[in-house]
Amino acid sequence: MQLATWNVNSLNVRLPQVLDWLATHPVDVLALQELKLADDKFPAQAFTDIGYQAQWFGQKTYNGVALLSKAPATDVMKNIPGFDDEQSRVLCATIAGVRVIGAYFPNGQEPGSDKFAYKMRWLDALREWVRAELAQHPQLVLMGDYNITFDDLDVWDPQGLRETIHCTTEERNHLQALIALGLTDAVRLFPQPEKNYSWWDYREFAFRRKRGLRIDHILISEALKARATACAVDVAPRKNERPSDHAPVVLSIA
DNA sequence: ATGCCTCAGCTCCTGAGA
Repeated sequence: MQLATWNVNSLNVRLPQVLDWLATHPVDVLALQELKLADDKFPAQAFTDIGYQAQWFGQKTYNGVALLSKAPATDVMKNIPGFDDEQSRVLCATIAGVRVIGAYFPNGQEPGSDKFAYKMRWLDALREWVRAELAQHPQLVLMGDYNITFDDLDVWDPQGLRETIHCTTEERNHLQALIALGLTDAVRLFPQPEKNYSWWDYREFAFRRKRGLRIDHILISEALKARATACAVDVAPRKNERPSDHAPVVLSIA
């Protein structure tokens, strides 16, 4: 079984690339972030036509998440229960016996800003909800665009970007609090290439110059860790014409 | 401090992303 996550930065623009990628990488589950389209604009038929069911939670202009799957999705939940939020960021479902949470974490803009405070509140709420989900569902994966780096290994210029957004101690502490629930960073379970990033700025030829961040993650429970056989970033779609600024991350489990 | 790039929209500029 394979599960993947991909921030597509507008599903409207990227739909052909998502369909192409699924044709060559027929994963069982694909979590999408930053759809940037309203629910009534979601291209459900395009996915049905290639054998995928879709759950979606859209929003006009910003945010928006989806779960594509070959098997049916049950017990679907949208956003974090009890956390009042106008932004569409979380979609959760049970698929083929795995509790799958796809999430688009807030960007946070800049430490000290209102958006950073929202990011911290959102992370608090997410952690407590995931704790409860984990208690009910031992086979759990939390994947998506976290907008947080784990450490210097995830950053092309650790000194220059020290304590800037995605790299602050406060954000990283939140990420470690998720790990402390019993989750594991699946990518780090396996050998990886140098400069293993999942996002590169569109500007200044950042991708070609290998100036990126690893901010898209797949965290897995102990039960799934025991089944994991591979996990890696697929940088190929970042080389497409009109690419997303993010690349997919793919997890394989036995 | 800002551009550098990309996308959506009350679209020819602005806000947001990261």
